[in-house]
Amino acid sequence: MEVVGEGADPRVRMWAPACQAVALLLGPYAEVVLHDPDADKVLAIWNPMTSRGPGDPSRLGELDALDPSALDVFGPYEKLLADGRRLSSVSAVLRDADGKASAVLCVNLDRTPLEQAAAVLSAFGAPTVARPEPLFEQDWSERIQHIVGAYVRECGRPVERLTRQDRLTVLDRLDEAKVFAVRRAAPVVAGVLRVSRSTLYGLLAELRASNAKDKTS
Amino acid sequence: MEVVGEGADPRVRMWAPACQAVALLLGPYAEVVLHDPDADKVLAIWNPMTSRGPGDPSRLGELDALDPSALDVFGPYEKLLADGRRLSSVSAVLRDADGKASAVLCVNLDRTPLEQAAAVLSAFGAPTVARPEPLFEQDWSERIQHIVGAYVRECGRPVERLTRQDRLTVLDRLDEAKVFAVRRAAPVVAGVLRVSRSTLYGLLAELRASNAKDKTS
DNA sequence: CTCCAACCTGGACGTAGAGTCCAGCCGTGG
DNA sequence: CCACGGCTGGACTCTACGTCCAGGTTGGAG
Repeated sequence: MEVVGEGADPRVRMWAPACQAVALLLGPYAEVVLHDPDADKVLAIWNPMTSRGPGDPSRLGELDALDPSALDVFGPYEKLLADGRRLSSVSAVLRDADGKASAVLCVNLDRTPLEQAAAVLSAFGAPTVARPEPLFEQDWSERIQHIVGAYVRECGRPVERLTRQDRLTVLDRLDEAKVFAVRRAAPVVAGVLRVSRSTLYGLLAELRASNAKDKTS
Repeated sequence: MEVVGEGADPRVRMWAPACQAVALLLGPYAEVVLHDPDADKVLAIWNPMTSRGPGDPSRLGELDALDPSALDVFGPYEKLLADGRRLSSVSAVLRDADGKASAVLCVNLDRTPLEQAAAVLSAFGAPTVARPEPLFEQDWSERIQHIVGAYVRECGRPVERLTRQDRLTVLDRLDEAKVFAVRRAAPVVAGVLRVSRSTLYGLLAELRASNAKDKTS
Protein backbone atom coordinates (compact mmCIF):
# COMPACT_ATOMS: atom_id res chain seq x y z
CA MET A 1 0.00 0.00 0.00
CA GLU A 2 1.59 3.19 -1.14
CA VAL A 3 0.75 6.13 1.05
CA VAL A 4 2.18 9.60 1.14
CA GLY A 5 1.90 12.18 3.89
CA GLU A 6 0.77 10.06 6.81
CA GLY A 7 1.15 11.11 10.42
CA ALA A 8 2.08 14.76 10.08
CA ASP A 9 -1.26 16.39 10.70
CA PRO A 10 -3.71 15.50 13.49
CA ARG A 11 -6.49 15.48 10.93
CA VAL A 12 -4.58 12.95 8.92
CA ARG A 13 -4.14 10.76 11.99
CA MET A 14 -7.86 10.90 12.57
CA TRP A 15 -9.07 10.10 9.04
CA ALA A 16 -6.27 7.90 7.84
CA PRO A 17 -7.82 4.55 8.86
CA ALA A 18 -10.99 5.19 6.90
CA CYS A 19 -9.03 6.35 3.89
CA GLN A 20 -6.66 3.43 4.04
CA ALA A 21 -9.50 0.97 4.37
CA VAL A 22 -11.15 2.26 1.22
CA ALA A 23 -7.86 2.29 -0.64
CA LEU A 24 -7.19 -1.27 0.43
CA LEU A 25 -10.60 -2.54 -0.60
CA LEU A 26 -10.56 -0.98 -4.03
CA GLY A 27 -7.08 -2.16 -4.83
CA PRO A 28 -4.98 -0.35 -7.37
CA TYR A 29 -7.89 1.27 -9.18
CA ALA A 30 -8.91 3.78 -6.52
CA GLU A 31 -7.14 6.87 -5.35
CA VAL A 32 -8.04 8.33 -1.96
CA VAL A 33 -7.14 11.95 -1.30
CA LEU A 34 -7.52 13.93 1.88
CA HIS A 35 -7.64 17.68 1.33
CA ASP A 36 -7.22 20.69 3.61
CA PRO A 37 -10.19 22.89 2.65
CA ASP A 38 -8.74 26.03 4.25
CA ALA A 39 -5.32 25.97 2.63
CA ASP A 40 -6.71 24.21 -0.49
CA LYS A 41 -3.81 21.78 -0.29
CA VAL A 42 -3.50 18.01 -0.34
CA LEU A 43 -3.05 16.58 3.14
CA ALA A 44 -2.44 12.95 2.29
CA ILE A 45 -2.98 10.60 -0.63
CA TRP A 46 -3.33 6.84 -0.96
CA ASN A 47 -2.71 5.04 -4.28
CA PRO A 48 -1.90 8.27 -6.09
CA MET A 49 -2.83 8.12 -9.79
CA THR A 50 -0.96 11.25 -10.75
CA SER A 51 2.18 12.71 -9.30
CA ARG A 52 0.31 14.78 -6.77
CA GLY A 53 1.58 14.79 -3.19
CA PRO A 54 0.95 16.52 0.14
CA GLY A 55 1.20 20.26 -0.10
CA ASP A 56 0.17 20.41 -3.74
CA PRO A 57 -2.81 22.62 -4.50
CA SER A 58 -6.14 20.80 -4.30
CA ARG A 59 -7.99 22.85 -6.91
CA LEU A 60 -11.39 21.80 -5.62
CA GLY A 61 -12.80 25.29 -5.89
CA GLU A 62 -15.98 24.03 -7.51
CA LEU A 63 -17.43 22.44 -4.39
CA ASP A 64 -16.74 25.42 -2.17
CA ALA A 65 -20.16 25.25 -0.55
CA LEU A 66 -18.58 24.47 2.78
CA ASP A 67 -21.19 26.00 5.03
CA PRO A 68 -23.00 23.56 7.33
CA SER A 69 -26.32 24.20 5.66
CA ALA A 70 -25.35 22.54 2.38
CA LEU A 71 -25.02 18.82 1.83
CA ASP A 72 -21.66 17.37 2.79
CA VAL A 73 -21.48 14.65 0.15
CA PHE A 74 -20.93 15.25 -3.57
CA GLY A 75 -21.06 12.94 -6.51
CA PRO A 76 -20.48 10.52 -7.88
CA TYR A 77 -19.43 12.69 -10.74
CA GLU A 78 -17.13 12.09 -13.69
CA LYS A 79 -13.54 13.20 -13.96
CA LEU A 80 -11.14 12.84 -16.86
CA LEU A 81 -7.45 12.19 -16.44
CA ALA A 82 -4.88 13.55 -18.84
CA ASP A 83 -4.28 10.09 -20.29
CA GLY A 84 -7.97 9.64 -21.01
CA ARG A 85 -8.91 7.41 -18.09
CA ARG A 86 -12.42 8.06 -16.86
CA LEU A 87 -12.87 8.31 -13.11
CA SER A 88 -15.91 8.09 -10.89
CA SER A 89 -15.36 10.44 -8.01
CA VAL A 90 -17.09 11.18 -4.74
CA SER A 91 -16.24 13.85 -2.23
CA ALA A 92 -17.24 14.33 1.38
CA VAL A 93 -16.72 17.17 3.79
CA LEU A 94 -15.35 15.81 7.04
CA ARG A 95 -16.12 17.81 10.18
CA ASP A 96 -14.62 17.73 13.64
CA ALA A 97 -16.60 17.59 16.85
CA ASP A 98 -17.30 21.35 16.65
CA GLY A 99 -18.89 21.05 13.25
CA LYS A 100 -16.01 22.81 11.58
CA ALA A 101 -14.98 21.48 8.19
CA SER A 102 -11.58 20.04 8.96
CA ALA A 103 -10.91 18.02 5.81
CA VAL A 104 -12.33 17.00 2.44
CA LEU A 105 -12.19 13.38 1.35
CA CYS A 106 -12.06 12.48 -2.32
CA VAL A 107 -12.22 8.94 -3.68
CA ASN A 108 -11.39 8.54 -7.37
CA LEU A 109 -12.21 5.19 -8.93
CA ASP A 110 -10.71 4.31 -12.30
CA ARG A 111 -13.59 3.00 -14.36
CA THR A 112 -11.69 2.00 -17.49
CA PRO A 113 -11.02 -1.65 -16.56
CA LEU A 114 -14.66 -2.13 -15.67
CA GLU A 115 -15.81 -0.36 -18.80
CA GLN A 116 -13.59 -2.51 -20.98
CA ALA A 117 -14.98 -5.63 -19.36
CA ALA A 118 -18.49 -4.29 -19.75
CA ALA A 119 -17.86 -3.62 -23.41
CA VAL A 120 -16.79 -7.22 -23.93
CA LEU A 121 -19.78 -8.47 -22.00
CA SER A 122 -22.28 -6.33 -23.84
CA ALA A 123 -20.76 -7.20 -27.17
CA PHE A 124 -21.24 -10.80 -26.18
CA GLY A 125 -24.97 -10.21 -26.49
CA ALA A 126 -27.53 -12.97 -26.40
CA PRO A 127 -25.52 -16.08 -27.29
CA THR A 128 -28.46 -18.21 -28.35
CA VAL A 129 -29.87 -15.60 -30.70
CA ALA A 130 -26.65 -14.25 -32.17
CA ARG A 131 -25.54 -16.12 -35.25
CA PRO A 132 -22.08 -17.65 -35.15
CA GLU A 133 -22.31 -18.79 -38.74
CA PRO A 134 -21.18 -15.88 -40.92
CA LEU A 135 -17.65 -17.15 -40.51
CA PHE A 136 -18.06 -20.89 -40.23
CA GLU A 137 -21.33 -21.96 -41.75
CA GLN A 138 -21.01 -19.63 -44.67
CA ASP A 139 -17.73 -20.68 -46.04
CA TRP A 140 -17.30 -24.40 -45.69
CA SER A 141 -14.44 -24.30 -48.18
CA GLU A 142 -12.57 -22.09 -45.77
CA ARG A 143 -13.20 -24.69 -43.10
CA ILE A 144 -11.70 -27.40 -45.28
CA GLN A 145 -8.61 -25.30 -45.80
CA HIS A 146 -8.48 -24.77 -42.07
CA ILE A 147 -8.62 -28.43 -41.08
CA VAL A 148 -6.11 -29.50 -43.71
CA GLY A 149 -3.83 -26.59 -42.89
CA ALA A 150 -3.93 -27.41 -39.21
CA TYR A 151 -2.81 -30.98 -39.87
CA VAL A 152 -0.05 -29.90 -42.21
CA ARG A 153 1.24 -27.47 -39.61
CA GLU A 154 0.93 -30.26 -37.08
CA CYS A 155 3.18 -32.78 -38.76
CA GLY A 156 5.50 -30.28 -40.43
CA ARG A 157 5.29 -31.67 -43.96
CA PRO A 158 4.07 -29.43 -46.78
CA VAL A 159 0.61 -29.88 -48.29
CA GLU A 160 2.04 -32.16 -50.92
CA ARG A 161 4.37 -34.99 -49.86
CA LEU A 162 1.83 -36.32 -47.41
CA THR A 163 1.89 -40.04 -46.75
CA ARG A 164 -1.15 -42.17 -47.36
CA GLN A 165 -1.65 -42.55 -43.61
CA ASP A 166 -1.66 -38.78 -43.23
CA ARG A 167 -4.37 -38.40 -45.84
CA LEU A 168 -6.43 -41.02 -44.05
CA THR A 169 -6.15 -39.08 -40.81
CA VAL A 170 -7.10 -35.80 -42.42
CA LEU A 171 -10.02 -37.41 -44.19
CA ASP A 172 -11.18 -38.85 -40.90
CA ARG A 173 -11.24 -35.41 -39.38
CA LEU A 174 -13.05 -33.95 -42.37
CA ASP A 175 -15.59 -36.74 -42.30
CA GLU A 176 -16.00 -36.25 -38.59
CA ALA A 177 -16.72 -32.59 -39.25
CA LYS A 178 -19.50 -33.67 -41.65
CA VAL A 179 -17.78 -31.86 -44.47
CA PHE A 180 -19.01 -34.36 -47.01
CA ALA A 181 -22.62 -33.65 -46.11
CA VAL A 182 -22.43 -30.45 -48.12
CA ARG A 183 -22.89 -30.51 -51.84
CA ARG A 184 -19.88 -30.36 -54.11
CA ALA A 185 -17.46 -30.69 -51.21
CA ALA A 186 -15.80 -33.89 -52.41
CA PRO A 187 -14.12 -32.43 -55.49
CA VAL A 188 -12.92 -29.46 -53.49
CA VAL A 189 -11.37 -31.71 -50.85
CA ALA A 190 -9.74 -33.78 -53.53
CA GLY A 191 -8.26 -30.65 -55.02
CA VAL A 192 -6.97 -29.35 -51.71
CA LEU A 193 -5.48 -32.73 -50.86
CA ARG A 194 -3.84 -33.00 -54.33
CA VAL A 195 -5.58 -36.27 -54.97
CA SER A 196 -7.95 -37.46 -57.65
CA ARG A 197 -11.61 -37.80 -56.96
CA SER A 198 -11.36 -41.57 -57.32
CA THR A 199 -8.61 -41.86 -54.78
CA LEU A 200 -10.56 -39.74 -52.41
CA TYR A 201 -13.54 -42.06 -52.49
CA GLY A 202 -11.19 -45.03 -52.21
CA LEU A 203 -9.55 -43.69 -49.06
CA LEU A 204 -12.91 -42.68 -47.70
CA ALA A 205 -14.36 -46.16 -48.18
CA GLU A 206 -11.30 -47.73 -46.57
CA LEU A 207 -11.63 -45.35 -43.66
CA ARG A 208 -15.32 -45.93 -43.10
CA ALA A 209 -14.92 -49.69 -43.25
CA SER A 210 -12.20 -49.44 -40.64
CA ASN A 211 -14.31 -47.20 -38.42
CA ALA A 212 -17.29 -49.54 -38.72
CA LYS A 213 -15.10 -52.49 -37.78
CA ASP A 214 -13.83 -50.58 -34.73
CA LYS A 215 -17.39 -49.94 -33.68
CA THR A 216 -18.47 -53.59 -33.78
CA SER A 217 -15.36 -54.86 -32.08
CA MET B 1 -29.61 5.86 -1.05
CA GLU B 2 -31.03 3.80 1.76
CA VAL B 3 -29.60 4.71 5.13
CA VAL B 4 -30.67 3.64 8.58
CA GLY B 5 -29.76 5.25 11.88
CA GLU B 6 -28.44 8.62 10.76
CA GLY B 7 -28.20 11.60 13.06
CA ALA B 8 -28.84 10.06 16.45
CA ASP B 9 -25.29 9.71 17.72
CA PRO B 10 -22.55 12.40 17.53
CA ARG B 11 -20.18 9.73 16.23
CA VAL B 12 -22.61 8.98 13.43
CA ARG B 13 -22.82 12.66 12.58
CA MET B 14 -19.05 12.80 12.39
CA TRP B 15 -18.43 9.72 10.23
CA ALA B 16 -21.57 9.69 8.16
CA PRO B 17 -20.22 11.72 5.23
CA ALA B 18 -17.31 9.35 4.68
CA CYS B 19 -19.57 6.32 4.96
CA GLN B 20 -22.15 7.76 2.65
CA ALA B 21 -19.54 8.68 0.09
CA VAL B 22 -18.25 5.13 -0.06
CA ALA B 23 -21.74 3.71 -0.21
CA LEU B 24 -22.59 6.09 -3.04
CA LEU B 25 -19.51 5.25 -5.05
CA LEU B 26 -19.90 1.51 -4.81
CA GLY B 27 -23.56 1.55 -5.67
CA PRO B 28 -25.82 -1.29 -4.62
CA TYR B 29 -23.07 -3.83 -4.15
CA ALA B 30 -21.42 -2.38 -1.05
CA GLU B 31 -22.70 -2.25 2.47
CA VAL B 32 -21.18 0.26 4.87
CA VAL B 33 -21.61 -0.35 8.58
CA LEU B 34 -20.61 1.84 11.48
CA HIS B 35 -20.19 -0.06 14.74
CA ASP B 36 -20.00 1.00 18.39
CA PRO B 37 -17.01 -0.99 19.69
CA ASP B 38 -17.93 -0.53 23.36
CA ALA B 39 -21.52 -1.69 23.21
CA ASP B 40 -20.78 -4.05 20.30
CA LYS B 41 -23.82 -2.70 18.49
CA VAL B 42 -24.49 -1.33 15.03
CA LEU B 43 -24.57 2.45 14.99
CA ALA B 44 -25.64 3.04 11.44
CA ILE B 45 -25.75 1.15 8.16
CA TRP B 46 -25.83 2.18 4.49
CA ASN B 47 -27.11 -0.16 1.78
CA PRO B 48 -27.84 -2.95 4.22
CA MET B 49 -27.44 -6.41 2.67
CA THR B 50 -29.13 -8.25 5.47
CA SER B 51 -31.90 -7.12 7.78
CA ARG B 52 -29.47 -5.72 10.34
CA GLY B 53 -30.23 -2.29 11.74
CA PRO B 54 -28.96 0.10 14.44
CA GLY B 55 -28.88 -1.48 17.86
CA ASP B 56 -28.37 -5.00 16.57
CA PRO B 57 -25.31 -6.79 17.95
CA SER B 58 -22.17 -6.26 15.86
CA ARG B 59 -20.51 -9.62 16.57
CA LEU B 60 -17.10 -8.34 15.60
CA GLY B 61 -15.40 -9.99 18.56
CA GLU B 62 -12.64 -11.36 16.39
CA LEU B 63 -10.96 -8.03 15.78
CA ASP B 64 -10.97 -7.02 19.42
CA ALA B 65 -7.41 -5.77 19.29
CA LEU B 66 -8.59 -2.28 20.01
CA ASP B 67 -5.54 -1.02 21.85
CA PRO B 68 -3.69 1.85 20.12
CA SER B 69 -0.57 -0.25 19.63
CA ALA B 70 -2.15 -2.58 17.11
CA LEU B 71 -2.93 -1.68 13.52
CA ASP B 72 -6.22 0.04 12.98
CA VAL B 73 -7.03 -1.39 9.57
CA PHE B 74 -8.04 -4.99 8.91
CA GLY B 75 -8.54 -6.88 5.73
CA PRO B 76 -9.55 -7.24 3.08
CA TYR B 77 -10.79 -10.60 4.25
CA GLU B 78 -13.51 -12.84 2.97
CA LYS B 79 -16.98 -13.17 4.42
CA LEU B 80 -19.79 -15.49 3.43
CA LEU B 81 -23.42 -14.51 3.51
CA ALA B 82 -26.16 -17.01 4.33
CA ASP B 83 -27.31 -17.02 0.71
CA GLY B 84 -23.83 -17.87 -0.51
CA ARG B 85 -22.71 -14.47 -1.70
CA ARG B 86 -19.01 -13.87 -1.18
CA LEU B 87 -18.00 -10.55 0.26
CA SER B 88 -14.72 -8.70 0.43
CA SER B 89 -14.62 -6.82 3.68
CA VAL B 90 -12.39 -4.24 5.26
CA SER B 91 -12.61 -2.78 8.73
CA ALA B 92 -11.06 0.28 10.29
CA VAL B 93 -10.96 1.52 13.85
CA LEU B 94 -11.98 5.17 13.94
CA ARG B 95 -10.60 7.28 16.78
CA ASP B 96 -11.56 10.69 18.13
CA ALA B 97 -9.17 13.51 18.88
CA ASP B 98 -8.17 11.88 22.18
CA GLY B 99 -7.09 8.67 20.51
CA LYS B 100 -10.01 6.76 21.94
CA ALA B 101 -11.62 4.20 19.63
CA SER B 102 -15.02 5.74 19.05
CA ALA B 103 -16.31 3.64 16.16
CA VAL B 104 -15.47 0.77 13.84
CA LEU B 105 -16.11 1.08 10.12
CA CYS B 106 -16.84 -1.97 8.02
CA VAL B 107 -17.23 -1.96 4.24
CA ASN B 108 -18.61 -5.15 2.72
CA LEU B 109 -18.36 -5.46 -1.05
CA ASP B 110 -20.42 -8.13 -2.81
CA ARG B 111 -18.02 -9.86 -5.17
CA THR B 112 -20.46 -12.17 -6.89
CA PRO B 113 -21.34 -9.88 -9.82
CA LEU B 114 -17.69 -9.30 -10.50
CA GLU B 115 -16.87 -12.98 -10.16
CA GLN B 116 -19.64 -13.93 -12.55
CA ALA B 117 -18.35 -11.42 -15.06
CA ALA B 118 -14.83 -12.69 -14.58
CA ALA B 119 -16.00 -16.26 -15.13
CA VAL B 120 -17.62 -15.25 -18.41
CA LEU B 121 -14.51 -13.39 -19.47
CA SER B 122 -12.14 -16.21 -18.63
CA ALA B 123 -14.38 -18.76 -20.27
CA PHE B 124 -14.22 -16.57 -23.34
CA GLY B 125 -10.71 -17.86 -23.85
CA ALA B 126 -9.06 -17.70 -27.24
CA PRO B 127 -11.92 -17.13 -29.64
CA THR B 128 -10.08 -18.03 -32.82
CA VAL B 129 -8.96 -21.40 -31.51
CA ALA B 130 -12.08 -22.54 -29.75
CA ARG B 131 -14.47 -24.39 -32.00
CA PRO B 132 -18.07 -23.22 -31.90
CA GLU B 133 -19.18 -25.89 -34.33
CA PRO B 134 -19.93 -29.05 -32.32
CA LEU B 135 -23.40 -27.68 -31.75
CA PHE B 136 -24.14 -25.93 -34.99
CA GLU B 137 -22.10 -27.51 -37.71
CA GLN B 138 -22.83 -31.00 -36.53
CA ASP B 139 -26.54 -30.97 -36.51
CA TRP B 140 -27.86 -28.89 -39.35
CA SER B 141 -31.33 -30.35 -38.82
CA GLU B 142 -31.31 -28.88 -35.34
CA ARG B 143 -30.42 -25.56 -36.89
CA ILE B 144 -33.40 -25.77 -39.21
CA GLN B 145 -35.69 -26.46 -36.28
CA HIS B 146 -34.12 -23.52 -34.50
CA ILE B 147 -34.64 -20.99 -37.27
CA VAL B 148 -38.19 -22.08 -37.94
CA GLY B 149 -38.98 -22.21 -34.23
CA ALA B 150 -37.60 -18.73 -33.73
CA TYR B 151 -39.86 -17.34 -36.42
CA VAL B 152 -42.92 -19.13 -35.09
CA ARG B 153 -42.26 -17.77 -31.63
CA GLU B 154 -41.73 -14.38 -33.24
CA CYS B 155 -45.09 -14.03 -34.93
CA GLY B 156 -47.08 -16.04 -32.40
CA ARG B 157 -48.76 -18.39 -34.84
CA PRO B 158 -48.26 -22.15 -34.46
CA VAL B 159 -45.99 -24.04 -36.84
CA GLU B 160 -48.95 -24.85 -39.04
CA ARG B 161 -51.35 -22.05 -40.06
CA LEU B 162 -48.52 -19.97 -41.37
CA THR B 163 -49.35 -17.62 -44.21
CA ARG B 164 -47.61 -17.88 -47.52
CA GLN B 165 -45.73 -14.67 -46.76
CA ASP B 166 -44.47 -16.16 -43.52
CA ARG B 167 -43.13 -19.21 -45.28
CA LEU B 168 -41.35 -16.99 -47.76
CA THR B 169 -39.68 -15.10 -44.95
CA VAL B 170 -38.60 -18.26 -43.18
CA LEU B 171 -37.28 -19.71 -46.40
CA ASP B 172 -35.32 -16.53 -47.02
CA ARG B 173 -33.64 -16.90 -43.65
CA LEU B 174 -32.92 -20.57 -44.25
CA ASP B 175 -31.50 -19.84 -47.67
CA GLU B 176 -29.48 -17.00 -46.21
CA ALA B 177 -28.06 -19.48 -43.71
CA LYS B 178 -26.98 -21.67 -46.65
CA VAL B 179 -29.09 -24.49 -45.32
CA PHE B 180 -29.81 -25.76 -48.81
CA ALA B 181 -26.14 -26.24 -49.54
CA VAL B 182 -26.19 -29.43 -47.49
CA ARG B 183 -27.41 -32.64 -49.01
CA ARG B 184 -30.90 -33.90 -48.26
CA ALA B 185 -31.86 -30.69 -46.47
CA ALA B 186 -34.73 -29.76 -48.77
CA PRO B 187 -37.04 -32.65 -47.83
CA VAL B 188 -36.36 -32.06 -44.16
CA VAL B 189 -37.23 -28.38 -44.47
CA ALA B 190 -40.38 -29.26 -46.38
CA GLY B 191 -41.37 -31.62 -43.59
CA VAL B 192 -40.72 -29.11 -40.84
CA LEU B 193 -42.63 -26.42 -42.72
CA ARG B 194 -45.56 -28.80 -43.38
CA VAL B 195 -45.30 -28.23 -47.09
CA SER B 196 -44.73 -30.55 -50.00
CA ARG B 197 -41.37 -30.75 -51.66
CA SER B 198 -42.81 -29.21 -54.83
CA THR B 199 -44.22 -26.21 -53.01
CA LEU B 200 -40.90 -25.71 -51.31
CA TYR B 201 -39.07 -25.44 -54.60
CA GLY B 202 -41.79 -23.20 -55.93
CA LEU B 203 -41.51 -20.75 -53.07
CA LEU B 204 -37.75 -20.93 -53.25
CA ALA B 205 -37.72 -20.06 -56.96
CA GLU B 206 -40.10 -17.18 -56.37
CA LEU B 207 -37.92 -15.95 -53.56
CA ARG B 208 -34.68 -16.11 -55.48
CA ALA B 209 -36.17 -14.37 -58.48
CA SER B 210 -37.39 -11.58 -56.21
CA ASN B 211 -33.99 -11.29 -54.54
CA ALA B 212 -32.19 -11.19 -57.87
CA LYS B 213 -34.53 -8.46 -59.07
CA ASP B 214 -33.83 -6.47 -55.91
CA LYS B 215 -30.14 -6.74 -56.57
CA THR B 216 -30.29 -5.39 -60.10
CA SER B 217 -32.64 -2.53 -59.25
C1' DC C 1 -74.44 -22.46 -55.58
C1' DT C 2 -71.23 -21.94 -59.24
C1' DC C 3 -67.24 -20.32 -61.08
C1' DC C 4 -62.66 -18.94 -61.03
C1' DA C 5 -58.17 -18.03 -59.62
C1' DA C 6 -54.62 -19.02 -56.73
C1' DC C 7 -52.46 -22.40 -54.45
C1' DC C 8 -50.93 -26.80 -52.86
C1' DT C 9 -50.03 -31.59 -53.97
C1' DG C 10 -48.28 -36.07 -55.68
C1' DG C 11 -45.95 -37.81 -59.23
C1' DA C 12 -43.20 -37.91 -63.50
C1' DC C 13 -39.18 -36.44 -65.58
C1' DG C 14 -34.34 -34.61 -66.80
C1' DT C 15 -30.01 -33.82 -64.89
C1' DA C 16 -26.17 -32.82 -61.71
C1' DG C 17 -23.34 -34.79 -58.99
C1' DA C 18 -22.29 -38.63 -55.48
C1' DG C 19 -20.19 -42.87 -55.24
C1' DT C 20 -18.39 -47.32 -57.58
C1' DC C 21 -15.72 -49.86 -60.69
C1' DC C 22 -12.08 -50.88 -63.84
C1' DA C 23 -8.31 -50.77 -66.96
C1' DG C 24 -4.10 -48.44 -67.42
C1' DC C 25 -0.09 -46.01 -65.63
C1' DC C 26 3.36 -45.19 -62.74
C1' DG C 27 6.57 -45.83 -58.69
C1' DT C 28 9.37 -49.12 -55.72
C1' DG C 29 11.38 -53.51 -54.53
C1' DG C 30 12.67 -57.98 -55.70
C1' DC D 1 13.01 -58.05 -65.97
C1' DC D 2 8.55 -58.65 -63.48
C1' DA D 3 5.37 -58.09 -59.49
C1' DC D 4 2.78 -55.24 -56.79
C1' DG D 5 0.57 -51.58 -54.37
C1' DG D 6 -1.26 -47.27 -55.20
C1' DC D 7 -2.81 -43.43 -57.98
C1' DT D 8 -5.35 -41.92 -62.08
C1' DG D 9 -8.81 -40.78 -65.65
C1' DG D 10 -12.86 -42.28 -67.31
C1' DA D 11 -17.07 -44.86 -67.63
C1' DC D 12 -20.85 -46.29 -65.18
C1' DT D 13 -24.92 -46.39 -61.71
C1' DC D 14 -27.84 -44.27 -58.69
C1' DT D 15 -29.21 -40.89 -55.40
C1' DA D 16 -31.45 -36.87 -54.94
C1' DC D 17 -31.92 -32.17 -56.70
C1' DG D 18 -34.77 -29.26 -59.20
C1' DT D 19 -38.52 -28.67 -62.80
C1' DC D 20 -42.84 -29.45 -64.71
C1' DC D 21 -47.50 -30.75 -65.08
C1' DA D 22 -52.10 -32.41 -64.29
C1' DG D 23 -55.02 -32.84 -60.85
C1' DG D 24 -57.40 -31.49 -56.21
C1' DT D 25 -58.43 -28.06 -52.68
C1' DT D 26 -59.44 -23.69 -50.76
C1' DG D 27 -61.58 -19.24 -50.59
C1' DG D 28 -63.62 -15.29 -52.42
C1' DA D 29 -66.71 -12.99 -56.02
C1' DG D 30 -70.65 -12.99 -58.57
